[in-house]
Amino acid sequence: MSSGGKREEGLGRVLSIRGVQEEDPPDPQIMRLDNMLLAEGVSGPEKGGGSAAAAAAAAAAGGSPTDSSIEHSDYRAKLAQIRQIYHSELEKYEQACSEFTNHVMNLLREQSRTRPISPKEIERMVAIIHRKFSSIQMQLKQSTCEAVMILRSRFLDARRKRRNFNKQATEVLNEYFYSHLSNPYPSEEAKEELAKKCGITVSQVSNWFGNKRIRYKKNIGKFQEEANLYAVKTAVDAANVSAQASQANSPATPNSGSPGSFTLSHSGDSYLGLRSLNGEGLNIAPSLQPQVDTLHPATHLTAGYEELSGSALYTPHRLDANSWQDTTNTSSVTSPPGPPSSDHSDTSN
DNA sequence: TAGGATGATTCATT
DNA sequence: AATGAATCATCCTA
Repeated sequence: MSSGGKREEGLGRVLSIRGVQEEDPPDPQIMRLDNMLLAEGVSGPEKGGGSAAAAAAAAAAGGSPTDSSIEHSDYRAKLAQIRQIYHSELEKYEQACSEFTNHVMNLLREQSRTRPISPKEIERMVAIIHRKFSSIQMQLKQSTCEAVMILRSRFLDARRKRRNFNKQATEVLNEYFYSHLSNPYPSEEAKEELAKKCGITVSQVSNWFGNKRIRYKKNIGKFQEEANLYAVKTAVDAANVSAQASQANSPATPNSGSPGSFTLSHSGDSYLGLRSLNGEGLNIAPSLQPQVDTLHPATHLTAGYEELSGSALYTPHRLDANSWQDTTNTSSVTSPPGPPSSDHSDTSN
């Protein structure tokens, strides 16, 4: 009913606008848009290849192809949305176009009863209609492109924005850091492994270690607690591992994983276990035993545990002990960490 | 809301 | 190219 009127109005408008752009069937602009949509995975093959294309596009946008795709899911979801809208709109336009063409044809047919209408005229009419609809399509494509661009820029912005790593990730990183305190320079392999474990990129791992080293060095005192914590953790893990390895049948290993509130008592236990494990000499509990040069214990510990924990995956590169932090004075802490004399930690010989 | 924590970026150095 | 150091920008918590 009313649709008919609307359509006719539409025709009038469309016809009247004609002349703004002359006919250029190949149309460089529309080709450009098509290419872009294709490249973005919007107009390409359906779902299957879409994600791949999107991922490729995202990777390209990110610059380095090694970027993780952990947060791409969001981007992909939005892109899929755009794509869906695009397709449904496109379909609508196509349908409308053919409907309208039919409509016009019918009108012309009707008119042909009262006046002669040459086939050429019909052809021209159809061509005009198609051109108009294709210009509408171009608008659709253009706005879709814009939407993709906006999405992408927002996506990039979001990437630029800082978001804290999740707890588990920082735990993994810290574990590595403190268990390699004598040489906290993960190899490329180790970085990749860490990245995978943490769900972050390799460069994020590098950033993290860069920041960590510098900040640790700047204020060792502040990190003491943390260091001890992770030392203990590593120790516990190691103990568990060896326990499992050596005596594979003690079902009484209840408390390994829970970082609950009472870690202290647990850790106390594990100290003992460790002690017996390691023979002795492990002078843990700096946190329990107030101070003095609590600086070294951490290094000591971790260095000692390093072999204990024997983290198969990570192999230290440099063996030159604690050289990484003595370039400048590690001041700002109560007690200067000076004496390299007795503790040479590392022991990775 | 201030100040610390933290991830990212930039620039110099090796 | 990897790292250190400084700095920026944002997040988070008291």
